[in-house]
Amino acid sequence: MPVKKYNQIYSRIKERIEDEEYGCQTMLPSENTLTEEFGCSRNTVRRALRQLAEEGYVQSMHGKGVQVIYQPYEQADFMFSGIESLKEAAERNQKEYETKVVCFAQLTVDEKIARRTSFAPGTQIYYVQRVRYMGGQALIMDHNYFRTDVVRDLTPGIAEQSVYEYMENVLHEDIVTTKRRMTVERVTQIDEKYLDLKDFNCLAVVSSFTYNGDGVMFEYTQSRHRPDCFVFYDHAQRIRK
Amino acid sequence: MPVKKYNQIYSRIKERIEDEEYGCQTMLPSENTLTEEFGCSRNTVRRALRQLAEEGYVQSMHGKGVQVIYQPYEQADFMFSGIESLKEAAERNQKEYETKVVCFAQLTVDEKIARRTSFAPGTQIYYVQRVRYMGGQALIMDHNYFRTDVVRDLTPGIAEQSVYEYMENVLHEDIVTTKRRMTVERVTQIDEKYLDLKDFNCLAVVSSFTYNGDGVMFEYTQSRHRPDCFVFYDHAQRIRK
DNA sequence: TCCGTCAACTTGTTTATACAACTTTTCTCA
DNA sequence: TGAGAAAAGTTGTATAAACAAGTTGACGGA
Repeated sequence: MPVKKYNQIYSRIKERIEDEEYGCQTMLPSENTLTEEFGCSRNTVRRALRQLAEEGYVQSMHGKGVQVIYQPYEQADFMFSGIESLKEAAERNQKEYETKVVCFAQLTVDEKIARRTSFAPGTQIYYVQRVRYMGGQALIMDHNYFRTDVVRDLTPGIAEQSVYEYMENVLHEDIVTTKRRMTVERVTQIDEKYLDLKDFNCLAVVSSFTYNGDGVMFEYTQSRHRPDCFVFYDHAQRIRK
Repeated sequence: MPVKKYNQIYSRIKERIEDEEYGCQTMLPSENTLTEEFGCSRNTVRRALRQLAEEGYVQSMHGKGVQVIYQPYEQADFMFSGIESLKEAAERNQKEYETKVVCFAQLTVDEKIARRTSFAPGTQIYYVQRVRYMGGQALIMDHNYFRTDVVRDLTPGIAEQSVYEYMENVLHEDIVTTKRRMTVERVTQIDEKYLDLKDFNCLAVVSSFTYNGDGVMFEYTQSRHRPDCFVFYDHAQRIRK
């Protein structure tokens, strides 16, 4: 089974919604109808629908049907969704982008770093500071902490390209789960030194903890964005009692 | 079936993880083992595990097992998760809180409001401005737009309590899906007038579009938070190819 | 010793079925 | 006619089973 059936069905329905073949506010065909159309079991259809619901395309209503609630977003400069690297995001938005490594060090986690990163004291890590440019402006400041035993033989050159590509293609490490925390923080002297800040005195800060296929947290990253180039989208379904 | 089995199993396993009976970095018992223990089918166990994975408690690894990746958060002043009202959040964090309505109007959506809220021009709405206090400080400024045909007979008194409780308990309207957009924006004159801003010149802004059980978008809200009282948590699983 | 194969065990996908719970429509009977 | 019951259709929960696909460890042979 090279291609997953529920993924095909998900994509087909998604296209129809985006093309407004299934218009906003209308009902999808019933699960049984879709089951017949796609020649699969109801479970497989339901799995596809579940994914569409999680991504805010539809919402299902017990006893009534599944309703389309999708309306296209006004496109943003920048859009997160799932775990996506800046490079992927920039390519999708067709902007020229560049990364400059301004600090590259190998060090041992002390108490202070441990509190911030939740790495155990004594862990060997690479510490990388990177400035991200899009459209010629310095917009994002990244502070990365990578475990040296997972992200092996990291170099400034790799950090200037994509660390994730290096991990997946060269090291064959899987990136599985990320926990993120979004906050808004005051600018620091380092921010002022490297970023084109205009007169903002705050930044959008995304702190992320990333785990590999072995369940090891191998990365802590703090990504500091100039406010006007930061957007984060999210969907949520209220749990009914 | 009054209580849902997968929910029970989910809760039981979650407790064990939080009590560190299943320690961080260890493997859960296999799905077959859990199936036997809970006397249910494998699918039901898998549904519980899926929920735990979505909430960042575990991650499953094909062929290996399901690993615990939970570590307790340093508790934040404020924590979103799913669709939760400020009142629920405040109660959970045991803070005194208060809401003051500073503007309450009924009006018709014009072109300008339509662009911001994505309500159709001509729609009748309540427009409410509310200031939220926690621990004696004015921290949050809410701009709410409610459709009058869904949130019927809204009053300033209700808005000062909880609009969601009014909707669920009195109007029996279900709140199902919310789409949110998080950004960071400059403070406005209105923010300065009502909020205790310190010297921040930016705010964390959450814009949300909320749908009821009939799939009608009945609310647009812009919630403007002072940076130091805003945190947003999120989990994401990378889709493997 | 080292390497490959195989068996055992894990999670992932798919099908099929049954019944529960909720909504809408239809039908029946007063 | 009208109200209520029944039927039909919808999504939600749960079970069972089979096979695919990835990882681990043990066994055996060169």
